[in-house]
Amino acid sequence: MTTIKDVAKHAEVSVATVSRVLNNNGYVNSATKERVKRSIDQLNYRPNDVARSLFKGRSKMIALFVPDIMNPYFPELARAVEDVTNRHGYTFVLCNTDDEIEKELTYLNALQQKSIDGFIIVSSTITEEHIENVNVPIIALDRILSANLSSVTVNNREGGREATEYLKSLGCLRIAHISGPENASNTTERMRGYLDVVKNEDWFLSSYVVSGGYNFDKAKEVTINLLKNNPEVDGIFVANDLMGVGAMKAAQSLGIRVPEDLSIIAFDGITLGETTSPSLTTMAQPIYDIGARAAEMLIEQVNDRELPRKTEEFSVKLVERQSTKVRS
Amino acid sequence: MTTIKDVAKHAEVSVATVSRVLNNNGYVNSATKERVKRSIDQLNYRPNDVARSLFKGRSKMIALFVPDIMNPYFPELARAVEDVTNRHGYTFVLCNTDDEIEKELTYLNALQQKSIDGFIIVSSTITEEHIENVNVPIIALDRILSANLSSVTVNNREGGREATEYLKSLGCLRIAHISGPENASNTTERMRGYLDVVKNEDWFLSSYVVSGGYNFDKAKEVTINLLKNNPEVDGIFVANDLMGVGAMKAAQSLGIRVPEDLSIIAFDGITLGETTSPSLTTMAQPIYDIGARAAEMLIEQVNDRELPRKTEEFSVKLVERQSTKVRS
DNA sequence: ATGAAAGCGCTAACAG
DNA sequence: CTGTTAGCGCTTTCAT
Repeated sequence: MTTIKDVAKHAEVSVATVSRVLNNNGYVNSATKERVKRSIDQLNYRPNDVARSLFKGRSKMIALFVPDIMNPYFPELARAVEDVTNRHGYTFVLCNTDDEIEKELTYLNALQQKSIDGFIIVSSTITEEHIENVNVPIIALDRILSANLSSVTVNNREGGREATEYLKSLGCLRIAHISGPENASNTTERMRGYLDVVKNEDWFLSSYVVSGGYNFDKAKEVTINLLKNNPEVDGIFVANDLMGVGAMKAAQSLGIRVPEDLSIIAFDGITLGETTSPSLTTMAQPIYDIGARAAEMLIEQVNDRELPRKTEEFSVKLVERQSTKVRS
Repeated sequence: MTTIKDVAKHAEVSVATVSRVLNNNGYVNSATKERVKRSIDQLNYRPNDVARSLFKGRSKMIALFVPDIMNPYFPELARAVEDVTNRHGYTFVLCNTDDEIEKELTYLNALQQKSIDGFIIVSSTITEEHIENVNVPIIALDRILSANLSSVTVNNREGGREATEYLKSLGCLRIAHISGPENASNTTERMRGYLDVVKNEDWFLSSYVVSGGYNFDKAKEVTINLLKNNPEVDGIFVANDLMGVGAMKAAQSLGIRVPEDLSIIAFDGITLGETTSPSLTTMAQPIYDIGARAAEMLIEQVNDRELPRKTEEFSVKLVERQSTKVRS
């Protein structure tokens, strides 16, 4: 490996001068600057980032915590975060946490030992006390972790309301809800939105709300039970697309036609919903945008640690596809 | 940040001694060792990995290059690699290359400046000369880059043969193939397997092979053309599942029933193929296993730089689902 | 068994 | 405008 010393020797200057032209700061005669640049080229010198990091106490790395990258909601988020961080010269570290607090804490520690510059976190388990001794910026993404932490989310409750209203507008008379895990802020908000709309309907039964755990197979299973026990249900608002597809499979396995007998609307707007038959009507999040925004926000906070905490909420948008249909 | 110096002071020893207990090497009196450990605990000391990396010239980081994590084949691979690297104390860096050589070279450089320990690379564009001055181990994954580079792949040609034979065994009389990009070794092998089986059939036409570019929309489009121009086709072997789902969509849009009129078999075995209706018959790769194996192999080579290059090939397995059916 | 000190490669005062 | 030097926090000879 060629070092700054080699360059200095080759250009017959001091390492300080080389460092100055490298970082383009401080005064340096344009002639010597050229000479140094030539030496850098000739020696094909690349500064050692580890040495820089040691000095600066920052590594130009950013980490994204997701429960599981295999869940199809997260790749787009990850892609967005990587694009932005990369564009700003940061290295992107991906951590699968399985929503286990031990893994999360382990990552938090390990990465701080590497002088990581900040975290973007999707989590249902981390709370304030877990991060009180984290001394780099954190952005909560998709789910809110704590009131005084910056966050980027969508209007889940409003979206839940709109989805449910949409089913009503289609003429659905019995609308059920497949919810996600209890401890995730996003899914509880979606359920609230659903309840806002149906809780005063005379037909509403608490058994119309069942938990699918953000999981394809689980959702399929609970949907089968739901539809068996409540054959009158003609509309389902499912808390995310992955479960929505599971719900469609469930209906099909029961010989219930979607959308003729049953309308299904879900939430997220992942590509998966476009590939199924029928394709899935959904409340689409601007997934890429919220990931990108979280990354930008984090980088802003990394560059100015005094920045106030900020919380941004994006809007979801109804995307009508084939799994919903006007009742006749 | 508390440093090794603080611990040394607190335990009334030298930093060298603290370092010894930290790394569990060299002689150190068990009494003082205990004292040091207590100090470490009390001060809640965590060694600075950047300083370690600077000294060692290694960072305990491993990078995975994928074309695009949003392609549903890659999350499982990424998950596998992350699991293994994490288990061995490595930090996992994810890079989306879009199969663009400039991005790949930029990443290669940037990460070496960070003293990265090794690369796992899925690429169709990198060749030998691009990596000749990379001085850390590289494992090619999914696609072969160069003969003298370690690699982990599947038996693509054999798999292509089996898929095509399977369609024949079902009674398909005109079998087409949707292939991937020309420059990727995996997809050309799959096509070879297909050709092995059909090239001597008297019905075989070169127009039965069309390229879908490993892309959902493109595959859908070319399949529509294929089926319009060649309505006699009653079986398609598609080079991957993503395109396979596109092909199913295409058939449906044309009113061609799958599997009654047309059997479709694809390749990869990603979860997506289970969620569609009909679900997709496929030659399933052990995706997680090859990712995990590549990571293990890389770590072996990181730990012993003299290890010989190794190339491992896993087997694909026919998974019969609903998109194929015996001709009647 | 322990400590002193050099050095990993770089940056940023401080001098001149 | 340029050079000298002191670290950043750690590991590892080399003494003792």
